[in-house]
Amino acid sequence: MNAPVERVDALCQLLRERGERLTRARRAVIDALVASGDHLTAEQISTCVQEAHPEVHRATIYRTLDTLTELGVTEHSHLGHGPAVYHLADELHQHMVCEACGDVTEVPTSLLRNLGKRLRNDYGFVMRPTHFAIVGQCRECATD
Amino acid sequence: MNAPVERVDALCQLLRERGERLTRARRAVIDALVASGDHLTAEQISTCVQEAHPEVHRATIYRTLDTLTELGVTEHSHLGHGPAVYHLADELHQHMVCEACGDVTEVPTSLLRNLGKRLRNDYGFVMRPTHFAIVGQCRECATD
DNA sequence: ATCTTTGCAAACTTTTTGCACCAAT
DNA sequence: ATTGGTGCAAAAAGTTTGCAAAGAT
Repeated sequence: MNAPVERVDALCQLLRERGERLTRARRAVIDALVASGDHLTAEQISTCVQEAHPEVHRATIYRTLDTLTELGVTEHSHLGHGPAVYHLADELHQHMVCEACGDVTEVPTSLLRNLGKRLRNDYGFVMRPTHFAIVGQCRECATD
Repeated sequence: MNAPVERVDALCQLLRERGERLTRARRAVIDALVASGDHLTAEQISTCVQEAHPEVHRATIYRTLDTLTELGVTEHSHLGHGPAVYHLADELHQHMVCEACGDVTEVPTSLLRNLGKRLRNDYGFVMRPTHFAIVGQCRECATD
């Protein structure tokens, strides 16, 4: 549950360079995301942060995530119904969600490259993958 | 705003064959979907239905859409944040949404075929496209 | 000292649920 | 006459907002 300090520091540094204030809440959110190295819901981040700083409010988590997203530090995706999941922006990956068992697999975005090219050629559309998951059924559920 | 009667009748027929009751509310929802021939939010369907039947409640719209989905008559997709959109299940298409201007384009699912094959080969995953939109920027917004 | 950010409470949006009544078969 | 569907009101789930007070620079 401990985040690599230098990674967290680098991101805090980045905040300061952009003229953003570095608060307890913000450091804690960054900490949670770096520590998990994974996708977390706002609620999970909140729980995580409140272990160390019980006074930090859910609303602050959302506002912090907004700020971090504007700075290009975080992104969120939707895996299905329910809450969005947040992760560091450098962990670029597409999610594949089984609608039967809920299992989430990460797939390299390279798989989407051809689709991206076609959409650009045919429609002039610049795809930004990873915002929405790919929905379907995983191997186990599909063969039932 | 008038739906092709035979199309609506066919779907009502289908309900009856499956042992479902045919109510004013259900016929009205089917009517709205067939008439629009497009994707509508639950709220839009509700508004539409209430023009003819003001007593029909939003909750009934949701329950009806659930039933119709179980019967394979309707599906819903997510185009972004905000409400899901519902459409007849036979109108199978992938949505492409511009996150800048909100413009929605429908693209044939054939474009996704290769991706589908690779996911199946590499992961055993059976993709069900169309549940989530593809997000990105349309030609105009991308070239700004 | 200044001006952002926070905590709180309350609103908001979309969807779901419990329950008594109504209506389709 | 049955049973399933409906209307209503209320809650749930996820997220956003207004405001006064606290805190970072």
